[in-house]
Amino acid sequence: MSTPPDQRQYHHGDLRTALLTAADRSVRAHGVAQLSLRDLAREIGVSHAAPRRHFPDRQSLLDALAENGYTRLGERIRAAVASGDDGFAPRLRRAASAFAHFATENPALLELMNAAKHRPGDSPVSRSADTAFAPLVDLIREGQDRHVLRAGPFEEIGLILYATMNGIATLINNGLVDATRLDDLTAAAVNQFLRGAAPHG
Amino acid sequence: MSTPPDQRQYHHGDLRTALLTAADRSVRAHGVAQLSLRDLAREIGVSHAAPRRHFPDRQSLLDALAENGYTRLGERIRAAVASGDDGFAPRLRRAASAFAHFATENPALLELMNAAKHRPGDSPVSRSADTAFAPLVDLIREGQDRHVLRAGPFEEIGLILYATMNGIATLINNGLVDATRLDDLTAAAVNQFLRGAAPHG
DNA sequence: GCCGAGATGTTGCCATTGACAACATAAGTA
DNA sequence: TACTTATGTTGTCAATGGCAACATCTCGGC
Repeated sequence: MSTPPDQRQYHHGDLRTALLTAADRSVRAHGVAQLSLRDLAREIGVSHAAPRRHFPDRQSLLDALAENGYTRLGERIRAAVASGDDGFAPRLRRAASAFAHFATENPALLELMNAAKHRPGDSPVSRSADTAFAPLVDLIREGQDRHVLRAGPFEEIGLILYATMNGIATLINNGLVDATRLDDLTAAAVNQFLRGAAPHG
Repeated sequence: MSTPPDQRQYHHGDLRTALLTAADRSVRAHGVAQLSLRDLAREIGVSHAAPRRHFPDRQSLLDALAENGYTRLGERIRAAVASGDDGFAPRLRRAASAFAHFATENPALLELMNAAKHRPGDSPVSRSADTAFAPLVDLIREGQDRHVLRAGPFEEIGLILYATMNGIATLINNGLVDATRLDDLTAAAVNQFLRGAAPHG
């Protein structure tokens, strides 16, 4: 009844997912530039043109990866923030740390997320990016509500924090800064963010 | 005596420079991914294999561009800092602004500078990167000396500021943030950097 | 002046790639 | 069952990066 185990079926079943999985692994191992659609097809065992049914071109595969990345990043930040009912500062630190580790554990993905040419207005990618921003912005707003942060444009402030963490991860991922400094830099960035570099009044 | 003006000479004269110039323009116009060595060769009017004499492979051309970028960025920051003998804060603002504008005027170059896989230890690229960091770190140290900044690990602090500006530029270059917000975000980032987000005292 | 070596360019070739078109097969549905 | 759509396949093309073999220029030592 059932097809012989090692006989290739005409239809793969879930090629799209298989492609994304294989692409993620390939990109992780060899970098974005090396990713080849034909390679993926070979690895999965389908013809070289099969991926085209799911991703019209190379970039759309990369976009899907990036989108997925933003989603996972958002979840991770959310989880970090929610993983304890302690004070504001510890939660902020956990959020920053979550970002930092996600970004350095997935260097190629971060590159993809940053490089995905986000069209004006809303593409799926930039919408998922907003989803990743959100928990950070929410956290800032909460800090302001609790008067642990000065009042101010929370979206802008969240953006700056996000940018800082993104920048740190970029420096580390490209070897401009030693990876062992990740946690120190993250902690220092959060401190900097909270109390500033100038001496107090 | 002299060669007829429109007769192609066997030797170009300064192919390396011509390649870098053409590559810069191409990358600026069509992005890094689209850059083709053969295209450059055609545009310059040499054979498709000529570039190989100056850049063994595509990546080394890109590395050279990145290196050049770091050099120019460093100069620009240095100039901004030196362009007035006023107080520390204004100079810091000018430095940040210089970075911001350089990075958003040269999006592809920034991508290149960030993506140039910096080898462990010192490649030409990472050495030129250090040269771009230097004026920022010097400025921080000066601020500390003048007690306008709290004492602290100036290299780390400079790195964090650099990361922040880098991150902001990345967000804007990829359309995640509207380009018109550049100056506001830069100013806000510097403020954040100086006085922090938390209420004083 | 000459000549030989190294630098710089050229031609020809190859495997790989992304993209496309035409065709084949499976799956779902009226 | 017959029609329609989704999903794969084969074949082809132009372009690319990289390599090897060959051509030409430049320059320094003699």
